[in-house]
Amino acid sequence: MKNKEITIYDIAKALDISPATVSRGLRDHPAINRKTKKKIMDIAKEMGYRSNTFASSLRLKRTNTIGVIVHRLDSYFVAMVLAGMEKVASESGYNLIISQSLESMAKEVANANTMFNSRVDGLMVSLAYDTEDVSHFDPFITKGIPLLFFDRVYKHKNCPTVVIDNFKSAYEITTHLIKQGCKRIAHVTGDLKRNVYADRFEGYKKALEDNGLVYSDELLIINYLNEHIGHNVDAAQQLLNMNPRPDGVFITNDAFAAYCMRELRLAGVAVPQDIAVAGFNNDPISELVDPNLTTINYPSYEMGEVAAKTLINHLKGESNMLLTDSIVLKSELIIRESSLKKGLL
Amino acid sequence: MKNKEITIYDIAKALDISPATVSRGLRDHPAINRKTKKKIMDIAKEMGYRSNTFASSLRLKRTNTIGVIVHRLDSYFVAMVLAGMEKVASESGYNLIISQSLESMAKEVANANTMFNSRVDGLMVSLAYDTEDVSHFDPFITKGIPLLFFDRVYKHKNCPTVVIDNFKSAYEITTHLIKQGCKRIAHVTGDLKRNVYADRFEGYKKALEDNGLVYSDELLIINYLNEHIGHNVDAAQQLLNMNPRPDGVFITNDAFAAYCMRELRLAGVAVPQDIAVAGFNNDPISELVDPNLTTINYPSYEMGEVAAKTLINHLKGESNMLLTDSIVLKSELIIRESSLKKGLL
DNA sequence: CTGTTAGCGCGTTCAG
DNA sequence: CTGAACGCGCTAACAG
Repeated sequence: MKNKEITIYDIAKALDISPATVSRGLRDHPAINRKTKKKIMDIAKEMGYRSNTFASSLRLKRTNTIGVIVHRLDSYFVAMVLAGMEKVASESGYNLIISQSLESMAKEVANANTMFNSRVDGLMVSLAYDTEDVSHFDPFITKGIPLLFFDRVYKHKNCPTVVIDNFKSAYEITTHLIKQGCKRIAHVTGDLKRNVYADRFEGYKKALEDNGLVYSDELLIINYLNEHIGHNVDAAQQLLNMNPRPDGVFITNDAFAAYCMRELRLAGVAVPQDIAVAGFNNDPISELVDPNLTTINYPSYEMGEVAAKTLINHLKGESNMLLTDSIVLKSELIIRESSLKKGLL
Repeated sequence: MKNKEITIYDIAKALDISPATVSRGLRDHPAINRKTKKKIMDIAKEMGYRSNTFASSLRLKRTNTIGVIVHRLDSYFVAMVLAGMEKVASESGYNLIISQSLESMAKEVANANTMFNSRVDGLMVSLAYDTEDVSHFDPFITKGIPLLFFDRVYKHKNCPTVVIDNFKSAYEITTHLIKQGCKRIAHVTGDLKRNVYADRFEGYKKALEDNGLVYSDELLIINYLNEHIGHNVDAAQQLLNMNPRPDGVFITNDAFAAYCMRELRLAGVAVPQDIAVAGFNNDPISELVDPNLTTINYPSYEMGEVAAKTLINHLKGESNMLLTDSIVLKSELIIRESSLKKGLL
């Protein structure tokens, strides 16, 4: 039934040459006669030969596979990053093994182990919501397997990171809210253990400070920012319960912000008149809700491309030097209706 | 620097037993003494042993890896399906190799070949937009590698499929529009080569027919349905140009429908009063736009789970019989404001 | 330009 | 219950 897998030996026998020659011919080795090569290629196709990756991997001690660990697959941002990575990886002949931590450190640890055992040639990671330490990645460092963090990064020794300037972005968007006349701006964000949220929080506070506004902890709402579970209702409720009620809010996730806007509206609050709203990511949803959401354009697809390129360059030995580099991609403020208390520009 | 990879031989030497025993011990073989097993496990951990997947794969002729080919990663629907697949796969000890066809048959063929050469144990596919024939999957059939189609399927011999009842869903949502008083309902959908679009088209037509409405080709708009490129403007324009203008439209993608609604509004058309709109998928966006979008709930996460379970069961030999089965998941109409010409229920 | 040889690490007969 | 020996398919010396 399942016809036998054919090997270089079968080809060698058929052509009455040595397996080594076949191996070389198949891999387009320069030191092989054109004609021999052609013969090998032809008969290989004819016989339905396919190279055996394991045998090759076993020999070469590499897999041409890159691992990716993300927090969730069902997020626009993540999907875009992966799309970028997949493009670059496949262009360079690498496969991607993707797994999701589901925002849990325990699962992230398990994923890391699986990746390690799968002997990926390199690993790209965006940390889970609650990851406390990153010792589960130590085996990679120890074994010299390139490890790269993106988005939710950790300054691990010898690990490149790909990020945006979260501080600056938050500073800009908060400043924008202030210029629109907001005096009391709340901040809805994720766990401050994650750089992305911590940096944005700092940028937000700095903007307040630079503009003579006072920050107090009651303005801060920490939330899972997961649009699929209904935390959004909680967050919106917290906003509404603040006393005095804020006149602006900076929410570090567009989809979540969109849900919050809906709750606010249901509670009779006008956006942006009563509360101006700003999001983060430039998720397509930001353009589709009414009012359109002011946000930060996060170059997610590009981040995937850059991360993959960086890792692959390193794998190919084309750049051993940029190991500890931090690559910062350009993000930018996008002003839309949800924050325009003063009307259109 | 990179400390040497340790093997069963190293463990064997350290314990002064044979590699065979170590191999068995590690795999919890019944015919090995408890104590020996324990010793092996302990020292393996201590020495930082990790099993070599290739050597094992080379020997066993399987990879514990499942391939997935999707049209795009950057789609809510796809992300949800993958999330479901990843969960099931990782629970069963399988890795997922994911690649995207970017809606191009050429890329899909390349992806299929890569998967084939990577020797995935099974493959799950949702076809690209323009795939004409599926002969690029023949090698899998020939070699007896389980192949499964989901969503955008093809009735290939011996391939299970996982789908929803697209005909019925379309019939229901169209009927709903008609009940709301729509007399002239347009249909925006994808390439009719794909079952999902063809079936929905048929369901739509049947609903018209059953309710005494006439279908004509000018009501049909074929579009890539890709929200990231701007085809939406074209589609909306075509809707507006129809003469007489339709009073309802069934668009087979929520995100795309949301974009179209925006264009319609910009053109001064009221939804649902002038044109009632219905989408498809129950993308979160459908709840966030104003008016909320009437849609069909597509159990995407569940589809991922079911597809992966089906394939894995088959791989484990627990069910050779369901090969040609077609699994139909339950979808359901969700009525929201965008179609309620008659006001709230 | 081509062939010979050897070994990557594991699992599995077959013998004890 | 354990060990010896072989081979999965490929590639990299080393020789010619």
